[in-house]
Amino acid sequence: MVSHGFHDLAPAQIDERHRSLTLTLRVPRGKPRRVTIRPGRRGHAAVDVAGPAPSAAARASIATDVARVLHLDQDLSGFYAIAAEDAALSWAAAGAGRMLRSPTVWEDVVKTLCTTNCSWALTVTMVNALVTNLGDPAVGQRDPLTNAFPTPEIMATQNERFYRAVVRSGYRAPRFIELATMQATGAIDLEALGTSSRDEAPDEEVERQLLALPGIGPYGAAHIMMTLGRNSKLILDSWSRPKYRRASGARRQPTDAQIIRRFRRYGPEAGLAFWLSVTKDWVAQ
DNA sequence: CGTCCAGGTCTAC
DNA sequence: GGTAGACCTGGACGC
Repeated sequence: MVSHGFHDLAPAQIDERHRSLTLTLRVPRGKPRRVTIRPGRRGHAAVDVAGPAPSAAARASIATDVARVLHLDQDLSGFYAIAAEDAALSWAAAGAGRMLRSPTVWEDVVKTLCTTNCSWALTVTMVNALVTNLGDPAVGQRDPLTNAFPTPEIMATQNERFYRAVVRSGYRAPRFIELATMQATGAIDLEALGTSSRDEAPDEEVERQLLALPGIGPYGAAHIMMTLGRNSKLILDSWSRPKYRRASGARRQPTDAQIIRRFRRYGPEAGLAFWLSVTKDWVAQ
């Protein structure tokens, strides 16, 4: 079972009916490839690559990206041990909780920025515009929504007017430029956050780095951290708060402090426990 | 038409 | 430390 965050956004497409996920992956020396991930033989995922057969190097690159997207290396045993003793979450101990994510940390950061202080419809508008106008087309695809997600390099070259007029990002425009420039020049290394372990860098340190990014606050940092497999922070926002109230059956909206207290027992996995509590209805039964 | 607000963040007190 | 105000956009709603 896989729970997804905001990843039904271009260029990714989730097909609930076929339980498949299609996305566009960059490969070394060649155009991006459109790739579909679906359930394979027991305990395995099957990966279909559109177009001509990929080279060995391309296959290796795709396999690495798919493993990252599915978070295959994540060890959730610590979470399951606690969830099994929690009546409200014991269902998750059967294997839920792997957080679907993007091929790059960069993409998850930009998409998170696109979810702040706006409707989901506007988030979709912004991401579609970025992918359509700045993404690299995959082989044999004409739909711009199947482009690979734009690189920080290309996003750094756009001006504020583009982000306002075309992307419809409003006041977020300078943040896109600043973020892209920082990543493109090496002033920050977002991908390194995706490979560092909790032993090397504690969650608090990663959170500090994320909060330093333009346009990223407590909500955004928590969301990005979940995609990094760092689950200590709760994703508290105008969607998850009322969703939690309904899911928990509370009559009145609990305060953030009350919610945090309820998940304290999960320690470093508190954010995951909270997220599964509010997305139980997303998980295929 | 205007006001409100949606999967917030930042600055200025 | 905590909190009001500003901030783009576009859809929902009231008048």
